[in-house]
Amino acid sequence: MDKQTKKRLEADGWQVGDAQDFLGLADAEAEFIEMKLALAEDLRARRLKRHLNQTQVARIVGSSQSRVAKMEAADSSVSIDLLIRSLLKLGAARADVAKAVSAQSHARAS
Amino acid sequence: MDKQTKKRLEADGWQVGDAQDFLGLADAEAEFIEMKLALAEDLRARRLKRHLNQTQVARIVGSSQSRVAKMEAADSSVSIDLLIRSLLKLGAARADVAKAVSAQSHARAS
DNA sequence: GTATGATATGTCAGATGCGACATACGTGCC
DNA sequence: GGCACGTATGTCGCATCTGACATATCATAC
Repeated sequence: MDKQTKKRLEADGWQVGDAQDFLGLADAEAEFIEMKLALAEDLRARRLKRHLNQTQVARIVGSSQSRVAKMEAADSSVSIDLLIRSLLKLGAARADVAKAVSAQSHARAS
Repeated sequence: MDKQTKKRLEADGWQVGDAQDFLGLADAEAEFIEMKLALAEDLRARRLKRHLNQTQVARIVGSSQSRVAKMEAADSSVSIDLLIRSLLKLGAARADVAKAVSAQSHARAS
């Protein structure tokens, strides 16, 4: 980062001295999406393991088939909140969620 | 659970045979709140470790001091989405988030 | 073919979450 | 006392998320 840029950013109130923050803004979002994908995959895996269809899962978690489909697809309209709540309602423990959170998703890169 | 109840629930579409789901509905919410508390604590710990105040964190994560305060208090108006996004923007890795997710919160029981 | 079941996609009204602002509370210093 | 700083709490208008519904797509069986 050149001094000019640094100066401007500082004027805007950025903590430029603490490099990680600035460099991480884009990465943070990428990591977030990766997490979402991993959780979505875990949800589907859990469902399949128990031989349930999306409609049955919808009943269990208190939602609808279409939303379950969107959850599994990590649709942009689905929050991590909803994914985690659903996993927990399917019987996942906190440790299971943690595992999914740090897991590498198997989805192909975009 | 007596047979009468079981029958009624099945008629309503519940997967009663799979006990965990039904019994876990309340627990799931409790676990969810515990997770939120743990993430909130981690956020505060990260901030303090770097000797930042809430206003500075607000700038970094793109929010306001009041919302950061609410995040750290695990206020009901803040989502896990926001907590995780904020942690990532503060430089936490996915593994760090996972650790927090499974960590026991130090908050006193209600 | 077409019927049946499962999954995906699009849309919408109502619910929830968000940043921002004002303001209250607390603590230390003068 | 007052002032400065940090944190907490309440509220609000706007944005995003959610369950529900309709409908599409895709298999598999007959």
